[in-house]
This record gives sequence, C-alpha cells and structure tokens, in this order.
Amino acid sequence: MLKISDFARLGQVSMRTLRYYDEIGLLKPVQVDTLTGYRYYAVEQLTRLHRILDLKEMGFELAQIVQLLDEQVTPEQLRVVLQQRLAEVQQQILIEQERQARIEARLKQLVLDGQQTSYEVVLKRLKPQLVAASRTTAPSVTLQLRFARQMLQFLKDSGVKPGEHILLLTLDANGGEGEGSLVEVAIPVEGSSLGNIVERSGGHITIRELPAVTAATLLYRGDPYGLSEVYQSLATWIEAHGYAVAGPYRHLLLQYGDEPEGCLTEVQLPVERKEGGTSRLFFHSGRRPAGTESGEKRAGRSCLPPVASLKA
Amino acid sequence: MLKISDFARLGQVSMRTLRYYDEIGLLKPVQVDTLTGYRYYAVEQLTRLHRILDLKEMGFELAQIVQLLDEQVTPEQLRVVLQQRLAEVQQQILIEQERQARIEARLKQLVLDGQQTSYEVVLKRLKPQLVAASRTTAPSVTLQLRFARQMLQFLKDSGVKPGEHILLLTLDANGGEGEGSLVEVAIPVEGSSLGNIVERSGGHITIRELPAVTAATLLYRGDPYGLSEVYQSLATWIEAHGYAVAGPYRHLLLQYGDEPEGCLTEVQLPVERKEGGTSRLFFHSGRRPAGTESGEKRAGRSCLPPVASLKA
DNA sequence: CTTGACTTTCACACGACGGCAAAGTTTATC
DNA sequence: GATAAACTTTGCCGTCGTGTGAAAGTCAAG
Repeated sequence: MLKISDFARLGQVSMRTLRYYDEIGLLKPVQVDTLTGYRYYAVEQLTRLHRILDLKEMGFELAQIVQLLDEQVTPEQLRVVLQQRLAEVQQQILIEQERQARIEARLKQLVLDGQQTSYEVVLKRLKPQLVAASRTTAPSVTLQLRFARQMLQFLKDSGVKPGEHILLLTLDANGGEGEGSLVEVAIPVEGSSLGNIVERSGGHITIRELPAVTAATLLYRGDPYGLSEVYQSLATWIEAHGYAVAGPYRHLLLQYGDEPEGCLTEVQLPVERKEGGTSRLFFHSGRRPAGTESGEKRAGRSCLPPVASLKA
Repeated sequence: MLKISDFARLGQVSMRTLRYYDEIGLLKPVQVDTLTGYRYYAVEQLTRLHRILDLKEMGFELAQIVQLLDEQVTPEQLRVVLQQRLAEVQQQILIEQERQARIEARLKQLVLDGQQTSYEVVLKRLKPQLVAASRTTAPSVTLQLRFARQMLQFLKDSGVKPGEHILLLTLDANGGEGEGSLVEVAIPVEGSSLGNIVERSGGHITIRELPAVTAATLLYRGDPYGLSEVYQSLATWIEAHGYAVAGPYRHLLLQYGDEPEGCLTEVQLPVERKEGGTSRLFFHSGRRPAGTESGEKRAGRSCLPPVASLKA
C-alpha cells in the first residue's frame, strides 16, 4: 500500500492530479480509509496510470480515457477512435502551420515595410449570400453608386427587404476603373418574397447566390477605387502567405456618401491555397512532397525559406 | 452608429464575443447609452476588430493583444514578440507531430498484435538522480538482490537515508542474465550527509548522479529478468516510434520478494530520436510499407555507451 | 507530547467564450 | 396607443486539467 505522495512520485504525476483522477473515477485508490479519507494505492495501479498517461499524451480527454479503459473496447472500436483522434491531430497541425506561416509573413512584412502599417489584411470565410444582382459598365464609382441606389429603391418598391450595404463585384481584371470595366452591383436580400423581381425589372436584375469563399479582406476609408496601395497590400499579403486568387474582387461598401472621405469599404479578394512549389506546407510540415528523398537533412524548421520563392 | 448585432455581423464575430471584448477593454464601443446600457459601434472600429482577429489567429492571448494594440509598440518590439510567438508555435507543432507519431504507431501495433495488449509502454522523462552505486557480476537476480540488500543495510548503518527502491543498470547487452553480465546496483540517496560512504565501503560504493534521460518504460509483474516479451515490446515500440536506444537498461524494482510473482519492475530504456533514414518523419510520409526492415531492429550493443563512460 | 511531515476537503483561478434566463428596450404592426 | 416581436442588457454557470493556496485533521519520529 502506497500513500498518495509515494504513488505520485512513482507515476511522475502530482498529488493534485491523482486526487482529481479519483474524483472523476479515472483512477481510484484500491483503498480509502473511511475515517481519515486517506487514499492508499497499490503498486499494480501504476499499470493503469501508465495507460492513462499514454492516452493523455495522445491528446485524449480524460472523460474519453475513462471510457476507453473501463468499458471493454474491441480492437476494432479502438482503431476507429484512434483514427478519429489522428484526424483531429492532423487538423490541428495544419492550423498551427497556418499560424506559423501567418507570423512569418508578418515578420517579413515588418522588415520590408519599416513603418508602414498596412497590416489590416484579414482572412475571412464568407458565407453564401443571396443577392439581387445587375451588371453595368458605368465607368466611375459615382455612377455605379447611383445605379446601385436606383436598384435599392426599386427593390424596396417591390416589397423586398434589402440589406443596407452594397457589394460591387469587379468582373474583369483591371481594378474596376476605366472604360471597359464590367461591374456587378449586388445587394443582399432575404430569401423570402422576392417573387417576380426578375420579371418586373425586365431581366436586368437577377437573383443569385454568391458562393461561399475564403477571402483576404482589407478595410479602408476613402474612395472605393483608386487606391492602388490597397490592392498592392492584398497582393503582397496573399503572395507572402502562399495563396492564389480564386475569384473576382468584392467591394463591400459599408458607408458611402458624396465625398470620398465619407466612404468606408471592405475589399474582399477570394483566395485559395496555392498548390505549387512555394506552398507553406512544403517548408513547414517537416515532410517532403512525393518524389523527394528524405534523410539528407531535416526539413529546415528554423531556417527561412528562400526569399526568391516568396517574391511577388 | 451600429448596434451590436450589426457590428457583429460585419465583423463575423458573435455578440457574446463583442461584449467580452468590451469587458476586458479590448474593443470598447464608441458610445454606450448610459440609461439602457446599449452598446453602439462605429464602422471604423472594424479596423481594430480586424487587427484583433489577425493577432488572435496568430495565437496571441487577448490580454497580450490589448498590450500590442494600446501601448504603442515599436517595430522592433513587435518583431521580438512575433519571434517569440513563432517559436512557441513551432514548439507546439513538434508536440502535435509527436502525438501523431504516437497514434500512428499504436494503430500499426493494433494491426500487428491483434489481441496482444502489450501497450503499456510509456515515454518518461527521468530526472537526474543521485545514487549510491556499486557493480557486480552476480549472475542471478537473487544474488543481485542479496547484494542490493546488503548495500541498503550498509547505507542505513552509515546514517544515509536511502530510497526504498532499487535500480539495476544493465551495463552490457545480453539482457542482464548469464555469466559475464555486469550489473550496477544503484540506490537513490539524498544529497545530504553521505560524507564518507565511499571511503567506508572501501571504494566499492560510489556516489554518482544518474543522468536525466528520456526513457521508454514498461511496468510488469514477475521475475525482473527473463521476460523476453518485455524487451521485445520495448524494442518494437521504439522501432515503431522512431527512437533509438540511448543508454543502458534501468530496472526499477518497485516490489521484490522471494518468489517471482511478488516482484514488480519498471524497465526503463533511455532513448533518443533517431536521425537516420527510418526517422518518424520518413515513416509517416506514407511511403514506408507496413513491413519493416529488420536489420537493426534490436539496436542492442552498438548503441550502448561504453562502460567507461558511465563512471562518475 | 510535541514537532513536523503528511493528508484531507474546500475554494478560487486560469482563457475565451457558449448558453440560458430574467428583465428591460426598441421597432413594427395593428 | 397598444401589443407583439425582435433586440439588448446583466449575470451566472460550464468548460478542462490542473496550480495554488487555506484550514483542519492524521501519522511517524524523537
């Protein structure tokens, strides 16, 4: 019979931990003095403690360990549970690697920028969004806005409840300005009672669902277009983080007035993981992509990837 | 002015989160109605929210984000903080990868073993341990134990307070049994008052510190030696987990009596990460078939340090 | 018997919220 | 203006695996 402190030393755990394990029924002492409450352990219980610690280091929660140890589990069931746990761990590793990439990118940006605080880029998952959409080639923001306001009014008159913000989708690649630009004005609407909008607008307005995407977003004040730094920042960011563009710009107009200073815009640039050689995973997973031999050296965890591969 | 739910939608966070951020002073609404307590946000505050989310995704704690945003931080300070965070993340990735390896190894073991529940192997970090040590070539456990008990008595007579367990270090590679085996009997002692033990024992006993090591350990009941399955299990385990032997076996005798059934032993096998071609990273990149090359399976003798290096 | 080492239970703390409830407020509709 | 629906507030409990005490009782040695 061992007292708790002895058992704790043998098992390399704290007394507090043992008491907790007792409390949750994970590891009960073989005997408890009914008068004093003293816990007495048997050396054999180290075996169980070992199993517990082993499972714990695999990242299982204590409640689950109780089940795994107390209900007799078939090897097949155990296999399933382990597989699940493995998937979670791998998921976690991906998250941490994202994190690593994010921090490294910011560090690099620090060196480059010096003072520039252009670091408001945020990665968001955008939900699918039902919108009333119409296209225009109006060459200036002002005109596009006027167009949008007409749409807004039309929707209200039609009994539809529109969201109060306006989305501009830049459907061609020259930044949304200039002669030939094609822009889709989209206004979020709710899924009910939009009956015959399409007909009533003579086909100008369609109802469609903007797909859910992951987007790099950036919030700024000023003229909704024309700030090349904005796009520059986004471009630098996605390049440094190993993303590629996966869709047209979305400009979410949060505030819009007559003068540029009154405008507040969130630029959303759909992105996806780049697959090519400059992927973060290549450098930080500690693994090699197919076709390379391992064993020549450890995949450099602490050394930075070659700058050239990250250059914009 | 935005109400909390609007602001929450724009920022893709929950109202609960916003209230919490208000509470901890991370993001306070520009205005709070003194009567109703209603929070009102300005659209500009999305910028700050963005920064918060960005830092949060890097894994910073909220308290630290408060500092980073409110105290004006020089780029240099920021760089240091980011570097620290990066190191932590990398550390975390290593831990998760350990976890991954552990689970994968167990899965593989499940397939191999079928029913065998030989999975009590646990990796431990052993602390450095001051011991009174003496060597013997006694060929059987019984004799070694007798030897150990003599030592124990001698230590007590000398006024030293010994630990109650006995450690047997197997200094050569044939499992601790047989004619030529050299075994070191080590008894943990406390660092005080061991004055002249060495002299009094005529040099037979030395005081030395067992080095701190990481060891694969396994607890079992029965004759302290002679269970080849025990060593087999350990060997299989370290092979599957990508470790290599880094020191001599330590047998920690937790219980010892006259008959084998009364013995409880923890076998501790110091290990270290293997660097070579069969590293875990290689192993889990999916290109190693389930079969294993058995050339170096029992790392045995070649990995043990020369006896001389164990002298104090 | 005293001292000191040991044990017990109780309780709070962490981090970043989620969930729920009760109560008060605004907005929309009749 | 009344009423209902939608919205907001505060507040308290729960998470998970302990760390860190405090206060009180217990055991082993001198």
